Amino acid sequence: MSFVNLKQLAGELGLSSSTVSRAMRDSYEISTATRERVQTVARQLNYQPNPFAGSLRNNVTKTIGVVLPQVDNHFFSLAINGIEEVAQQNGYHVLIYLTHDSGEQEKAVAKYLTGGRVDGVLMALASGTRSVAHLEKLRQRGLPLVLFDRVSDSLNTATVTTDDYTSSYQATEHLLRAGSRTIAHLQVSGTLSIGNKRLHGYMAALHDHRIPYDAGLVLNGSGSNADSLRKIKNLLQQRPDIDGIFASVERLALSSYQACQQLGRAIPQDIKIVGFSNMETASLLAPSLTTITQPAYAIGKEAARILFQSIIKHKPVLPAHSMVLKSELVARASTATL
Amino acid sequence: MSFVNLKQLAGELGLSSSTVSRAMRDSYEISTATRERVQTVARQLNYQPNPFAGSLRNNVTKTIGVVLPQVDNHFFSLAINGIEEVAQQNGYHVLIYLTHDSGEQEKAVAKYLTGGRVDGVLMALASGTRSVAHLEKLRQRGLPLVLFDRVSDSLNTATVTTDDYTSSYQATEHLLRAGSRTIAHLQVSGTLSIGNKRLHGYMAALHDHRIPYDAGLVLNGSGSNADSLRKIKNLLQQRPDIDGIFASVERLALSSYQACQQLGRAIPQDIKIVGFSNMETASLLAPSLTTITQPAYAIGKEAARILFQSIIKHKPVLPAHSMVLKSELVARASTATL
DNA sequence: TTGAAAGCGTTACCAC
DNA sequence: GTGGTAACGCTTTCAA
Repeated sequence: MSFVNLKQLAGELGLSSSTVSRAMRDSYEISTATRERVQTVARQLNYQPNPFAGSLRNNVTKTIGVVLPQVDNHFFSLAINGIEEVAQQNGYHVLIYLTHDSGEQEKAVAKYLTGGRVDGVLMALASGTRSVAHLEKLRQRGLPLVLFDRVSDSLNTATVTTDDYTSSYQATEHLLRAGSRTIAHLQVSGTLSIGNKRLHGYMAALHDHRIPYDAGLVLNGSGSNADSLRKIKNLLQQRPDIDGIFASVERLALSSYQACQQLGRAIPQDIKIVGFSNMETASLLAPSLTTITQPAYAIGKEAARILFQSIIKHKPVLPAHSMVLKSELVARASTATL
Repeated sequence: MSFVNLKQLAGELGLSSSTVSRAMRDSYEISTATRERVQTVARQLNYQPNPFAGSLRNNVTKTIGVVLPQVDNHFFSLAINGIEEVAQQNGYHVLIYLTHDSGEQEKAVAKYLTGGRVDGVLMALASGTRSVAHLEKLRQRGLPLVLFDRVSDSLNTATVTTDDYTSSYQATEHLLRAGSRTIAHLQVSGTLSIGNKRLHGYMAALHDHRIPYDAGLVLNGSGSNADSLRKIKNLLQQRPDIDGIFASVERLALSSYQACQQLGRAIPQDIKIVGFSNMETASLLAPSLTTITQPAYAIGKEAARILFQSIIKHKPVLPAHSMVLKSELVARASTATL
């Protein structure tokens, strides 16, 4: 077993590097005979082209960067599945970076990425992100960028999101119809647009049902799971009139379950709960959880598809390429009417 | 905002590329004055070294490859968290590849990786993997390789695993003590060592409790979720005497729940269930699931740590570096005695 | 303390 | 149809 480079392979074949290079890439200007001879020997000698030499020469990395807040989360891991699949189809490699929802880490990653390590970037913003200046740099550098799920509107690029406003409106209305009157809203971030849209859907539903908006019912649930649990328990104790919870992310729905369990509140009798979630096992919870399910896998695929169209056609990613996919409300026992 | 390379930066400074290169890398042979001047201007001009030029020159990629069967799975996503953290600490980038449990895809990925794209590889084998010849090539190429969780013993390298035999023994014994007598075992793979160890722990516990081993109670649950569900339902219908299930992976435990739900078998009254799982929400299931929880995050961290020690010290990864971490059995309602 | 030049492995232009 | 050569951006001898 040996490992050779192009030059050695050429030597072995009694050909020049240029010819071998062309033969390996199925160039039309090479005779079928030599092409086959070259490829056979290349296989025998286990020739593998050095990817960095090619990248250096052609300014093409065949790699995309994926920047995510977390991965231990059904939404993001499904999205990665979609992304990876499209990347593999296109012969691309996937670099993954986790920000753990820290704006600082996101900045650091963006800086790496401006170094030219990738041909394009897919990103879901960290909840800790305030400014998007670091992403502007990416774009100035000419790197296509597609944001998904946790997006910013102040960036002149494509986004792939779900109909957050509408589905939040529906979720809230669902609670109202099930009989809830005092509905808490658990946010994941006050700064990301996703947080705002979900909040506004909630507010609009309340308004349409003539229920006054009460800012004291909106909780920012960022931080660790333990933090969230504590905050939710506090809220439920201070506001015993709460009879419904709308959790804007899966994690907070589950923390709500735990809070209710620990405080002895019965779901759905005392409190009804609905949450965004991509758990396959929502139906196996006690009680089964009413969810708004996002098409996470499709989101990943579409975001990747938009990115690759830009990369391959050498055209910028435009806001006009943005997509909005539909989420689905699945009613289960946690919002059952009594 | 401009983007410059080393030569342009040198031109701007009125210095040679060599000097600037040295100054950027804090070489001792550069005067403090010039070093600071260089670094200041570099920051101003937004200089980012081309990573491929460096890799080509130094034969170092500052990148590791992580090859996984799936990522939409609590165990693997927690492991990635651990891996990514250690990689970031060491200033390394992480390329991720999903095999979807296909041996063919794993081979293809291994081939990419032998191309010199990474400095080392972390891997959990696909259940579809039969031979490990493609991994031998990685090692012959001189690439450090650390296997975790789904490992092969026939490869002369380090592995990070949990005490699968012991915890399977405990899980089975737990079911026996809870009163189960006819216990099905749901395997994920008959070929991976993890499958064998878990099977043998199960068999040993049966043996020690003088219960004859019955091969008809062992089910191979590979394939899609729908496949698994169908197989499990079949088994339960053909063998109505089954009063216990030991699922060797999380997915199969959940499919068992669904099977029982659909067949109207009560857990734990009719059938008791224990499964390997890293779900945070095992306690929220109906009924709450008795689990063997693996230290997934720690496994990822340790595997990465072993890999980086090898990369940084330029020493091979040896079987002697292997680690076995402990899993924890958490008894919950799904195995409660009546 | 600094500079010139070779070379990492590949591709693409230009000859032939 | 094939070969020579320059160039991608960087680091590292070797010289000065």
